[in-house]
Amino acid sequence: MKKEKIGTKERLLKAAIYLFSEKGYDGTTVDEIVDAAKINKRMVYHYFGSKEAIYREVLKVVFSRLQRVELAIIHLEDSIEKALEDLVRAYFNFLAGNPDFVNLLLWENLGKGRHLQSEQVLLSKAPILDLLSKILSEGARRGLIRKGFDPKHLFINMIGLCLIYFSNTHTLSHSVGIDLKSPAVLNAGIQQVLRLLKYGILKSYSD
Amino acid sequence: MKKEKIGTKERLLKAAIYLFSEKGYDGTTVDEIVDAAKINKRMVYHYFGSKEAIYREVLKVVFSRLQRVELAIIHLEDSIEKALEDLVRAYFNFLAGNPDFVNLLLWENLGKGRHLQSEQVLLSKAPILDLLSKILSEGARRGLIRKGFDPKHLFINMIGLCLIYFSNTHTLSHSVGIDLKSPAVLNAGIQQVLRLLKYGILKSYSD
Amino acid sequence: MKKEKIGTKERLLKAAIYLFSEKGYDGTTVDEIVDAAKINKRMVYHYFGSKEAIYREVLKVVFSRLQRVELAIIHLEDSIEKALEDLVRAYFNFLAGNPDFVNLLLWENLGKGRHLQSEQVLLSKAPILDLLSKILSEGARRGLIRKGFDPKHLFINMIGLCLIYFSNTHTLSHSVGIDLKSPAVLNAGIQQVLRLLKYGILKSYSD
Amino acid sequence: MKKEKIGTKERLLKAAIYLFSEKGYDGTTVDEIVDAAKINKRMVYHYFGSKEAIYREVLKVVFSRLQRVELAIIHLEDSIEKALEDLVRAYFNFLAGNPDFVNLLLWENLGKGRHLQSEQVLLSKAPILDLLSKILSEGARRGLIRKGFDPKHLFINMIGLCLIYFSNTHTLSHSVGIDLKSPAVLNAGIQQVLRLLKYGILKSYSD
DNA sequence: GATGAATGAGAATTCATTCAT
DNA sequence: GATGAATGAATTCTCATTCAT
Repeated sequence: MKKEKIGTKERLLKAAIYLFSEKGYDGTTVDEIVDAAKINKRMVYHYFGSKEAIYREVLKVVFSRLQRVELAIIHLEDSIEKALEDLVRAYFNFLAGNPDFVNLLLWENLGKGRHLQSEQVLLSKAPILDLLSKILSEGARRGLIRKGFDPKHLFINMIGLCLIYFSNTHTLSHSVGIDLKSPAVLNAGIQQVLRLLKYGILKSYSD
Repeated sequence: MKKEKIGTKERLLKAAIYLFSEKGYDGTTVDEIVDAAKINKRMVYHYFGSKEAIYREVLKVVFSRLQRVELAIIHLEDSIEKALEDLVRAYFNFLAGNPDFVNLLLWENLGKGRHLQSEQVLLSKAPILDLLSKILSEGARRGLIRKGFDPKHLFINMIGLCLIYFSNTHTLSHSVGIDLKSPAVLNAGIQQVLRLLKYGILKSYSD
Repeated sequence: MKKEKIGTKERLLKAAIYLFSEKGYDGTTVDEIVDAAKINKRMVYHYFGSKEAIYREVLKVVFSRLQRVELAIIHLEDSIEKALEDLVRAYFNFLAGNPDFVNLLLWENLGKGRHLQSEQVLLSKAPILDLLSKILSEGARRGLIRKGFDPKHLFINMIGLCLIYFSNTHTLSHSVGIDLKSPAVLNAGIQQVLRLLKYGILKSYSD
Repeated sequence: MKKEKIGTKERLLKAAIYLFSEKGYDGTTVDEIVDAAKINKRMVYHYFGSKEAIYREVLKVVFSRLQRVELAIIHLEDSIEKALEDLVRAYFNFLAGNPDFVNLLLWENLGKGRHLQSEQVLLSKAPILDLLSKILSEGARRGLIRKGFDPKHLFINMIGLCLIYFSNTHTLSHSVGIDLKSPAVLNAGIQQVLRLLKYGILKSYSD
């Protein structure tokens, strides 16, 4: 009895996630959303209140996915090398599997986070940052890692190395002449990113 | 005498560059552009023909700036290390000095390059790619650089490492807790990116 | 209960019929239509989709009226003379009673039928043409009608003789000095057209 | 020296005649006219003062052509039959050779002659009307023509019979299935119109 | 005479939102 | 909960006309 009503809201949300991630907030109309969800327009206002509100809900849902991934990686207590590798692979996998996330992240950055609410700053206090700090200090202490690497910047470096494969796909594929979305290219990308990171920060590494 | 008339078109273009880069194509109205340029709306159509056309002109102008930078770097025949360093610094400088470019690049990628015309794919055939190829093969031949690094991916790696400091400023600043736009942070970023790259690909490097 | 909602679309259509027939497609604005129908402008797009679409609907509705008239005449199996007379009277009556039709027909001819859709070529395969063919061949066989009259041209002749009283009212009234719209003039017109046609094609006729 | 300047005005007028006759007053823009004439827009206002004024000039020029034709026919003092024949042929020829006239006449009738000025009512007092009056009264007196035909309506009948071949070309060609603009069809049309008229009003006629 | 730039009013169309049922 | 009709403000674009040179 309540099943269908739940379904209605979720159909709306699903359609909204897709459309907002593809076309952004300004580029998406409420009509497109309700058409895609095959639901009466009024329902958007019934369930969410406004276009802005459904968009914020979209952000909340999609951004929260990252947390789950980050939390999933954290419990690793393996070797530094393995930790780095798992982390990079986790990012690549997550980004490859969540194009919605990538796009919404970019839209939000371009929009200067106008729609992000404090509750949604799920990106803040990234747990990964702590992990990296530990890896770096521990590794340095044990003489495994070069000194002088800052965990915050390393965090940024890693995100940059991974995200670029998904964020600028269109122009980069053109520039470089290969399809950044193909699994083969992505795999090669992972390999090279890992080599770069390992050789870059690990004191004695050779593959 | 004719100065002011020339100015009209350019005032429009300047306003359009700013607004389109800040708010994107859908988020910018023709009225905002003409208001900013203090010019009659009709003139947009007189000079450019349509909102789409002035946007394409904006892309052409802004994207062509990159070319000038890339060409400026190319003539380096210094050591590999110096070349890498110059390259990274050039990217950081360019991106820091051209936020319009960064934003428009991101908007276009999100929009799947719908507005990019073939003539504007100035991003294609990036000259830097050739430079990197030479550096890698030459360096490998002389035993200075590790084997197995692919120039295309290295190109992508470098762009990822640099661009991330400017493309996701908003969310990353939040996550990491430092202002990615501050000169100090950018400088530290450059240093770390350089260390990562040098240790990562150069066989015997130590700073 | 639902009456008024149905009425909205029809009020729009009615206003559109009047205005388009009076001022043509280019001469009529959507604002005029909605003002006349006392309805929000958005509704034109809700119900019809575009100005062009409501215009096509207008053509469909108005042109379909002719069909009903033509079908109504067809079942005559009277004398040739009576048939001709009924036909001419039917045309005069229809044209006099449907100035919308006359005008829209003229607008469309001037516009080279740009807006007419194939489905709307209700004017095609005029059933009257068949009737005339039968009258002429039958009449010729029975020696009642002069030979050599072509049904297609006779169709055109009759339309010309009737339509002129309604299509060029303005300039002709001026030229001739009588009001072509007055019932008296129209009646005299019918009489003379009938005499012309009967004496013209019937072998032995005298009134 | 003055040659070119005259040429400028006339190029404008020529372009205006074509465009106004094809697309009507509302459907034609000043820009289209100056583009077609390859002349600066300002010149329309220099030479004519307004769009309305150049349109009135167009009407004056095109409508005056009819007068010349009508005057040319008038001096015939041949047989009634010959006079009728010449008249019909003259109309067909004129209409066939002056599509501008036909269209503008129709546009004006639809527009209720809003743009026609008294000076331009060249159509008034049609000289042909006098000719027909004479033919009818003279013919009736000499027992050659049936009584009861009104010259004003005969004038209208003749115009209707001729004009229909040019005024509703588009829809009629469709309905009847023949191209009303082809010379062969027009010739057959003339023949049948003549037979209809001659048999219709002449007491003893046989071809 | 001739030109290109400039303008304000108005055109069609779209949008997020609300009302009546 | 659900629906389709309704709305007013805004958006892109066009038009006839005028100004400065």
